[in-house]
Amino acid sequence: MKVEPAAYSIDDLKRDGTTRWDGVRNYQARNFMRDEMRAGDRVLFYASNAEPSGVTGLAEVSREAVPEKKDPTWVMVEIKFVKKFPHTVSLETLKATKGLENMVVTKKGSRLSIQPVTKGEYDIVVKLGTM
DNA sequence: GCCAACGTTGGC
DNA sequence: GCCAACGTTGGC
Repeated sequence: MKVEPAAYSIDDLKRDGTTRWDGVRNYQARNFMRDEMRAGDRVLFYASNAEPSGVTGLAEVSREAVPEKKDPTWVMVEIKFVKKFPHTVSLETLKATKGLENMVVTKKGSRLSIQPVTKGEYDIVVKLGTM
């Protein structure tokens, strides 16, 4: 899940414990939340437009998608804080790491705010973030 | 601040 | 249904 840290950071999530992930206004991203995200799924928390941009920590889906009250076309999930990495796993690092060649976020023009991650990719990023 | 890579909108 | 114009995202 991607967000600009000026809008919401891993520190904000740590402080809040859980947060509602609403406001997504892209159909593909919505469908990922609705169809793919299940309670207990781990989430790579990605800071975009940051210095450096990259994965800053981990979250977990604590509530599956429900329609937004004001605009039921769209859905929100709830995520909870899991951990903040001791250092950001930068996009540069992601791009340079073997095994992440196909990770969506490393692709050019990858703007979706919700992106699928494979188990293999997840494990590699966690290893990078915690070492 | 620039600009590539989209997604959306609306005229036709 | 096509596509130009426009808006947004986000790396750099």
